[in-house]
Amino acid sequence: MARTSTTFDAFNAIAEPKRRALIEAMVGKELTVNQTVEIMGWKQPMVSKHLSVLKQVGIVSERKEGRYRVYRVNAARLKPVQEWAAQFEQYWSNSLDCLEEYLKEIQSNGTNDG
Amino acid sequence: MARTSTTFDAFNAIAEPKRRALIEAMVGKELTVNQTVEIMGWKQPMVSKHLSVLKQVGIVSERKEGRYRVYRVNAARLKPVQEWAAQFEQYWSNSLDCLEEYLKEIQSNGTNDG
DNA sequence: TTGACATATTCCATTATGGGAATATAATAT
DNA sequence: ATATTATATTCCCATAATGGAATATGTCAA
Repeated sequence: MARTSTTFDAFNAIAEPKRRALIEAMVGKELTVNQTVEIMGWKQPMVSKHLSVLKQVGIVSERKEGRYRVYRVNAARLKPVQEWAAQFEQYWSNSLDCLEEYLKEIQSNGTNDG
Repeated sequence: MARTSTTFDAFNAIAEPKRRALIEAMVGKELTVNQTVEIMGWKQPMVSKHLSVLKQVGIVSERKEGRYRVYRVNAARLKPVQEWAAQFEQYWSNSLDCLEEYLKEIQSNGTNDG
């Protein structure tokens, strides 16, 4: 078997750093492909390809406007990602990891404290 | 160029659904490889391989305990993912998308309302 | 109709994944 | 030393993604 397809879900689509950059740059706007090309400084086919992946997982949607295609970010599709990661929030500062860190810290603090 | 490596960052590591399942199952515990094999019902090499990827991006850490290896989730590594997705939270319900949806809804509501 | 512009798609090479099976390494017990 | 247990690594295969270049498609203007 090969790697999960980039178009399988939002998790896979946003794994690519360039696609995250694209999302960040586009969110809240309505942008033409060439406008995006301008903004990102990438080649047009590269922009189109990345947009295509994002479109397939619903992270962007596309509208025809004459000979232009207007893209816009559908941010709601990123909610599952946020929710998935957020479920571990309680462990961010409270984990066994932090116990270790804490113990180390106590030691060095003891040394520096007096 | 090929796809961004799975071990490049947390985003890429968690793109694989099985690795997300692994994280969900392991968080808050200290688990041996074979305990994980039990829990997940996967073959041992598969568990070891996925753990290896997660370890390389710091999502899990490993401790030698005799002939066992104890793994545990370092949830803090998922924080960047949550933060990245959360930055779009303001657009989840307020986007242009929703404007469209809203207009459609008004129309059908008008029809059903009277 | 022809040309210019906007965008998508195809072809290619490189790279690497995930699964399975087999095997290697490490540690313990006898 | 040897067998056993625990875990990691290697080899192979099928799949596919990325970037680049070239090209196809679609739309408007003259």
